[in-house]
Amino acid sequence: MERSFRSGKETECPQRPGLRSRFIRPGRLHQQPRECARQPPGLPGRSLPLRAWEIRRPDERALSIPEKFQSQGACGNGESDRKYRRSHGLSPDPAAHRGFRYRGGARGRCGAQKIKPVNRPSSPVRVRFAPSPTGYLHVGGARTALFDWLFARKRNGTFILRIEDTDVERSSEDMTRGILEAMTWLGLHWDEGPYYQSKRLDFYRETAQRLVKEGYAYQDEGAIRFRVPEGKVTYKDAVFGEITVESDTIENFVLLRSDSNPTYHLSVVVDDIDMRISHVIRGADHISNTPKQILLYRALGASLPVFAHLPLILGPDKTRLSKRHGATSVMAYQEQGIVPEALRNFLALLGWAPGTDQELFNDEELNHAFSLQGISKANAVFNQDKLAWFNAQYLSRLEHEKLVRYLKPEFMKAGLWRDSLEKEESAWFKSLIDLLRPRAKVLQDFPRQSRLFLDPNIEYDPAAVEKFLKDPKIKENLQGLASRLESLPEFTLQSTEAAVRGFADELGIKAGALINASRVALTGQSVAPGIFDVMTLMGREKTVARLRI
RNA sequence: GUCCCGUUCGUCUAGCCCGGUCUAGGACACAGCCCUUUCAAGGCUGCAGCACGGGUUCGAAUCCCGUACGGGACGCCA
Repeated sequence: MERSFRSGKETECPQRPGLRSRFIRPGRLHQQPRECARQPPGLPGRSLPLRAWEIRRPDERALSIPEKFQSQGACGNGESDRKYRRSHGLSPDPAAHRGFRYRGGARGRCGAQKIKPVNRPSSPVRVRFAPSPTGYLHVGGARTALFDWLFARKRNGTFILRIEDTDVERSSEDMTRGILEAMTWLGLHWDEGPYYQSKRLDFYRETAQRLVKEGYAYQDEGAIRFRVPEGKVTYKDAVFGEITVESDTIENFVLLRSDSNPTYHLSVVVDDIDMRISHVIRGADHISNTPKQILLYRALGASLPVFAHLPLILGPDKTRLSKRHGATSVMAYQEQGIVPEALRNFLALLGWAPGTDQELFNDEELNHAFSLQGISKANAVFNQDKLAWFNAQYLSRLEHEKLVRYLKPEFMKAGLWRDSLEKEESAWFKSLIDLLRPRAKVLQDFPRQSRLFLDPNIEYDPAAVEKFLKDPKIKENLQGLASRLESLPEFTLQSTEAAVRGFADELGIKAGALINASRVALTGQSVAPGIFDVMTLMGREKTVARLRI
């Protein structure tokens, strides 16, 4: 096919008999019957089982995980997600059920015409995030988890969390806890799991033995290796298009270590089959692992899931994001005062774009806009500045109740919290927060800038005092202003402004001079929110007192 | 080294599959202006990019080939 194109010979389109043209390129042949391009290779029956073998034990029902393999804690909260969907009236995306659509393949080449249209309802969407608890959840992992989660939501599927802790040496429970905590903080709720591979060890061992018995693997000094067959492995990545690897570049890899623990390749494939994973969405660092795993799927007689690899997140120096680049842990961002909504929005746009100019997405909008087609192939650099911008955007538009929930611990840390702030003083507190919103970059900015309202003592910035309060005459004027404000019938934004401007007029000085001096007297700083906002929020009594310094 | 993949403003990206509508659009950052009592926020304007070389074509950011550069994988890590 490709040959004939290159040589410019006439070709007949197999999909449209009679249509002959040298301009038909392989990639275009299947254009008309769209279904064939959308048909994933992984549907039941599409694979080439070398030997049929059900991995499941006879007494197990589909999808069920033996109780002893399940986690103790009831960490999954599928119920809340179901509720979420119901309450948001989310119906299955109509497109979701027409089957999966591939992006254009590797330039000009496309093997999809070999796939015949199959009229079969698509299998349920089940995706998993499978971190290894050898470290905290970093932003790269979080982005992967987010895309998995988004895809599951979008297609009304199930999001599964699986802990890949087969490396006993390097895995730790603390790390697992940290990962769960980070995902919860980010709002990435899983419907199933967490499943622990360390509790399914026998399962993998059994499978490895099976493969040996059937000739797909062999013993090698206590370990079990997979026997890589000759030929080549080709698969269609939902993001990268067709990827082909010659088998002789793949060595006979280990399935079971000599300590009888499974390696990643074995456990991941066994579990993905067992858990009926329909779409494997993971980092692009797994692209070269995929052919090995496909070989395993074949040996186990299982059909393939759709593979979708995500471009990597790089540091500013364009190398893979690591500790060298500073904060990479999700929880480090929480500590920095980043709200989860902002991180999520930012992460969603790293390696994915909606195709429109929209940048700010609420949950529902993101859900609606997300699709595998918008994922780019090129690695992305993590841009702190843009994250900061997203955070500022969210700080200025988050619902008040939610913001207060994030803020309370910060006010406590700063020693500025008092319960009346969410009781008697709640209305006042809300105006304070609203005043600070457009100025806040991180959560900590709120207590920081609230101090002058909440703490009876204020600190004066010497430079500001020097600049605006040095003149004895200005102090005198502030005294006069204090008396003026004291006798105001009401103390509002309008009345204070009128009083200040009127007084400045009478004194024959610029209002600005009076305002600048007042700012320092009231706040101790030369930088603060609008002075009339400050006065009204501070209240008449305190304002008058501070003006009479 | 071998294999796989990628390459549009400094950064995130739209456009690429289906070549003309692209004097390449948006956002962050940066600069200037406006608003203004300071600082923000907001509004407006500006700066800046199709890696390179061939080819195909009347026409290429878009299709093809090559080069360079970058990334990933080559573990009894995941």
